[in-house]
Amino acid sequence: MSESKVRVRFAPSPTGPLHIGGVRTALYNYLFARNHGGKVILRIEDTDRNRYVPGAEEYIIESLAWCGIIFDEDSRKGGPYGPYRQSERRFMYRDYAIQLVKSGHAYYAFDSAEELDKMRSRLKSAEEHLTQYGPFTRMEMQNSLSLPAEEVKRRLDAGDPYVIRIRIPENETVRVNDLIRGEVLVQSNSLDDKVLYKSDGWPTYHLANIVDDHLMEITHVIRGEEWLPSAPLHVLLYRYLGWEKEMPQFAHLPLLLKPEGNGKLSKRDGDRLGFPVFPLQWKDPKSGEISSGYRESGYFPEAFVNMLALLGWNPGTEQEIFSKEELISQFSLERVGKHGSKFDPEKAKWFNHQYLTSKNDEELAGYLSEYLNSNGVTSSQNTLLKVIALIRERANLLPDLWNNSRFFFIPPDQYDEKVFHKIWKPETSALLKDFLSQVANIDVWEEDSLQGFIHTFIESHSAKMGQLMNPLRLLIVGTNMGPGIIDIALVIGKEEFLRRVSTGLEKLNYGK
RNA sequence: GGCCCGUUCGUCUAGGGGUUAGGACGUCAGGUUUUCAUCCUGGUAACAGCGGUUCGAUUCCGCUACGGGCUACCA
Repeated sequence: MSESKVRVRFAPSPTGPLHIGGVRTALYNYLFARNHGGKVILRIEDTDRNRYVPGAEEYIIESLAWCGIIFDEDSRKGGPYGPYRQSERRFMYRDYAIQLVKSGHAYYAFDSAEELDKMRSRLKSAEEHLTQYGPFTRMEMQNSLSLPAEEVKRRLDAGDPYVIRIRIPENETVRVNDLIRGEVLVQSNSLDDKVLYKSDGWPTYHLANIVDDHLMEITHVIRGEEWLPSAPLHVLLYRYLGWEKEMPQFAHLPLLLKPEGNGKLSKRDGDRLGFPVFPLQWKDPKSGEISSGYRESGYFPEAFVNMLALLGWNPGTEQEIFSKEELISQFSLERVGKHGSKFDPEKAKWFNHQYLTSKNDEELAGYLSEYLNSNGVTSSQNTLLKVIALIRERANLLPDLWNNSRFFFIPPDQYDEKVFHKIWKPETSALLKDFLSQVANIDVWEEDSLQGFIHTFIESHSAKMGQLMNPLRLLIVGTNMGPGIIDIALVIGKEEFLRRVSTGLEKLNYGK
């Protein structure tokens, strides 16, 4: 198999939004394929119609597109191996299940849900090790192995509901060769006779997945570690279907874990811990509940992807910031770790800060103007650029651009109480009144003149810089944060500056 | 419970039979600043435990502990 024929697939189930673990799996598939000059396929595995969520497929495609993960073949654009939605391939699977029955590697089973429950609870209470429907229990159940042939035929003809189960062999060692974990050996006796074909006429994941991967000529199956336990079953299926020579190589990725506590990252963790778990905002169609997304929180897709790429993979150098091209050229499965990673929201912010500060002022001004528009504020491009230059270094996420600059455009409507009590001394009001009357006389509103004036003023009042500047900031900004006061004064202009000082003095005096 | 996978600073990780066990995030301290950030400098902090193999193990092997996954007519 030459490298140029690499074909990988990302095969999500449209049961809800994709969380960052799924995005990472898709990303690694994408990077692997591009690195090898191969193809990435998106296949929608919608064989469980009970769990189908409207809008989920669109969400998945849109999310991955936002991340820059473009598929060569998918359910929208099609391709030579389509269709790419299993619901549209539904008619294809049954024949393979029947083929397995005929070759003796699968069988019909008629047990009801109640009977299955009974068997499992009986085996559990009997302290049996094997509580599964498998080599040691199947003869006690209702199936084409345990029942007389005429009875089986009668039930089938009568239209009794049935499933098709794989017939797991006894006393065999099944070998799975995993690109990340090496050789994994499993005793067949610990496997169970998984259902391949459901009584509703749909295949299960196991059957559909193997059939499609084979038909679509997938060369590498890169998926989450939760699939490792069923990989031996899949190996057996390839063998029994006669496809073992073309069987894809497996790579089971370690899982993303919760930032705190135990367990794998789940959909509920995000908003509980104050960070998004989804790439895009998601509104649950049933409950109407909204979950936040990275895009809406103000992350750049490149930063998000960079962060995700490094969560479980590293190139072995100390480089941390990667363009997409660098990720593609440097990615390899060999350098994917074996253990799960806890997701760190703080580091995610740091990544975004790196990307944000690498943008030029014009681009950032563009983002800021969007916030201005949605807040009904207008400003000149010139002013926008000046503001950006002053605040760019202090922003992590896009909304910080606005949150750290709104006082340039809107006067404070309240003054931080804590800051007031901390910096406002008995003599402050008098000092500022004096300052206000003198600063009004400045003709040239420029850096040098303001600087000079303030120094002279400070000296003549034998005050310290902070005694003047901190209260001044409170009046101009409303709190104790932001760029230099002179910088702000120059941007908002003399008139606005004087207005804020005087109204501030009034409000604070009458308020106290 | 059973089966499978894993375990280096709080977190993401590099490394690998003999290293001052490296980097990043966080955190702490100092510097810069009129403030808050940014930024700069420095510090803190790890080989899960026990046995083996070996002149020597954090690195190889085994066991234990711990963590994770799976154990559906879900994927």
